[in-house]
Amino acid sequence: MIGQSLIDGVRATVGLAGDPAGIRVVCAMSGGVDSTVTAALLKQAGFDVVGITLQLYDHGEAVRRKGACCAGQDIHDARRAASAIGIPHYVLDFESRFKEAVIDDFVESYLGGETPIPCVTCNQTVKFADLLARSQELDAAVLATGHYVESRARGDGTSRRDMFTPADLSRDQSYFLFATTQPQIDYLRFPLGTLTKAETRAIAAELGLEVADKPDSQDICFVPDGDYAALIRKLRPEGVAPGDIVDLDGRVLGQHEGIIHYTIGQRRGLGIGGTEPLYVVRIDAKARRVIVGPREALRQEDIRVNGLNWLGAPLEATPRAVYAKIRSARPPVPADIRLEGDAPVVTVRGGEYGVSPGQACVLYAGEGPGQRVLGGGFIGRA
RNA sequence: UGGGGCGUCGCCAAGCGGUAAGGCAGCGGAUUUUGAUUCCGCCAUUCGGAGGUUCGAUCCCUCCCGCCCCAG
Repeated sequence: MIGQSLIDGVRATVGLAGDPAGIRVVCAMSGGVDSTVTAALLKQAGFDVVGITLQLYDHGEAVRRKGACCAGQDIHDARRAASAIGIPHYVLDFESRFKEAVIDDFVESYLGGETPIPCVTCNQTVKFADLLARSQELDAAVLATGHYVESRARGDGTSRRDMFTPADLSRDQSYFLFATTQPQIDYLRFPLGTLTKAETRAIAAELGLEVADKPDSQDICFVPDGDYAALIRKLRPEGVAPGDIVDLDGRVLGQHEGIIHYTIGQRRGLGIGGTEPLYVVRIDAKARRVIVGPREALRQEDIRVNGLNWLGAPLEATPRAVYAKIRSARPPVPADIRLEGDAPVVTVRGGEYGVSPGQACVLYAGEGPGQRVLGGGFIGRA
């Protein structure tokens, strides 16, 4: 399995000439299978690998929840893995930074009636800003992560690189990486982008890594039991209050225990029986109202995008045809992006259902594996 | 206290003599590096109450209770 072609492939993903032993690579290690295999492969390929794990929060040493990362047991796993692989390993305490950059933003976003993506915020700040800076301080040539996304040199004589959707579309993590800036992309490497998850696990097993069978992470990493609302309530008890659930005409259909429990497109948890299913169509944070309606009321074509990170050729006034993905587990759909003044607007020709402010609108050159990631932004209010 | 209609799971709603569809909500699971969506499973020994007819009633009859409508 770990033959010369795989090793060559890993070297290719790093894409730097010269003796690998003379090239320092920092590998972000979460304690999961993916990042562990990433580090192991880089080591096998002969690079001067340094493993770094970020301690992002701490629910007490007792936390051993399956699927978590970056605290307690996972840091322990990462340390053991680094030892097994034979690379130096450091744990950096980023708790306060993570709290202010990711958790606080997460809480405020929910209180404002939006649905945040903490994974994106984390990548934007802690991982690809702070950790990246540390890597450079350590004289690393590149920073590698275990994300399933491809990075390829542009091949135009510069050190510029582009991001592409990975070989294993079922594991595509580009949605969470849309905000990665060009300088960050140029410094980052994603050695798993050409592998499938099954291959990654097989490699882990072959190398005898203890994390080979460790469950995939899921849920919000800093919410120990999946009850994110409890966390918000704990941090901002005064911000959570009950309110009305109303229909499109303003008729009160029921009550809710706080808008933080809802996101656009959500069906469950409304507790309103009747004839047809109801979905959250809008959230009015000021009035603490959750507006619900039939599925068709979710349909939206124009999507305002905030904080656009555009990686493609400069946008002119004319609309540009792209593919847009407005939810992590939905395929990209044909769309146009245009500028209304300075404000980018993405128009989904076929309409999308469940366009939720705070979530990402990620743009691609096409659909399928190996498609260029053109960037994206946060979905704004309609 | 005249006439008509209705009362089936928390909600909507089939069944109208042969032994309780379905949807919504809820719960559980699968899927998911966010929140959702989606998918799968579970969810009324009982049909407003009490009698009666019948081999057998949610379906027929009687009375009672409760709604709704039209009249007064």
